Amino acid sequence: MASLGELERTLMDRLWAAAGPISAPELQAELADRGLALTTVHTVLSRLEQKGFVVHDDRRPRRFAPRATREAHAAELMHEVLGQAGDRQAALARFVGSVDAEDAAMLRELLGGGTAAGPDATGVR
Amino acid sequence: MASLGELERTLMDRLWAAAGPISAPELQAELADRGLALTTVHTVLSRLEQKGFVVHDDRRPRRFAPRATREAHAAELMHEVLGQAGDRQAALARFVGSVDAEDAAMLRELLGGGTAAGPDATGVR
DNA sequence: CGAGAAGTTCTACGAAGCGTAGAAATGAGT
DNA sequence: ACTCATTTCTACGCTTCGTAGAACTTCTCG
Repeated sequence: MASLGELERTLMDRLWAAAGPISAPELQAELADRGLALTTVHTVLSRLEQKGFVVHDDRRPRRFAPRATREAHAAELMHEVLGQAGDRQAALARFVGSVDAEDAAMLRELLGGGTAAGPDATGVR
Repeated sequence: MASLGELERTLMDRLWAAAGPISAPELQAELADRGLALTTVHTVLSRLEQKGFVVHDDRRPRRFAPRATREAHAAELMHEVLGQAGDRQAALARFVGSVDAEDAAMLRELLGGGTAAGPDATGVR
């Protein structure tokens, strides 16, 4: 489970927060408070790309974008984690047992009634 | 979120698989296939302890045990991950949207109808 | 009790990952 | 073609992790 470093996570956050694909210089500008060199931004971006977290187009000022939405990424991670738990039921039990009421309500609603099985039945995009 | 290395994870797996607290020499024996020196086992155990994943008693042949069950640990991680997702609802939606039917069923059962989690969800967490 | 064995802690080193960036190469516009 | 913005290549120091030797502590048996 390729994990992210601190700067890497920061960049991902910016990419997720951005409306659409953005260029390295734009990212550098947004992270001005950290006073990073443009090359640093590039290095981190290419590492994130290697890890499969971002993609970029081929137009000139390369635009970078997250491969998945922040939420999809979170969901993926949750699955990975769940997969490592030995007893899925027990893990799920603890999980739902400790979410707050609001989250629990959301879950109930999302699970609706039916025996839904289809992969990715959520229209979220 | 202190993450685990490969050996660290292996040790945790053994500790979780063990019936109860076990000593370093016992662990070494169980991991005989890796041919680790006893001191290596000790080093890793103390690092795991520093990270808060294991605890040990004060009797002589120190016995080490996981701080939490494997499932509790997984649930904790799931919470952490969920916490980093911007839109919890969207993240949960993707999550439940991609679990298999069996897991979904478990979740439904675990969530039971009961909205008994305290009305005023004052996000105590 | 005293010596040797068993166990524990201290210290260290090499490899890999990450933050950081200079230097070199490439492409775009005039 | 020349210059400037952008991108890629290369590198270095720091931290983490796998690995373990050395030193110290605590039993245990005679």
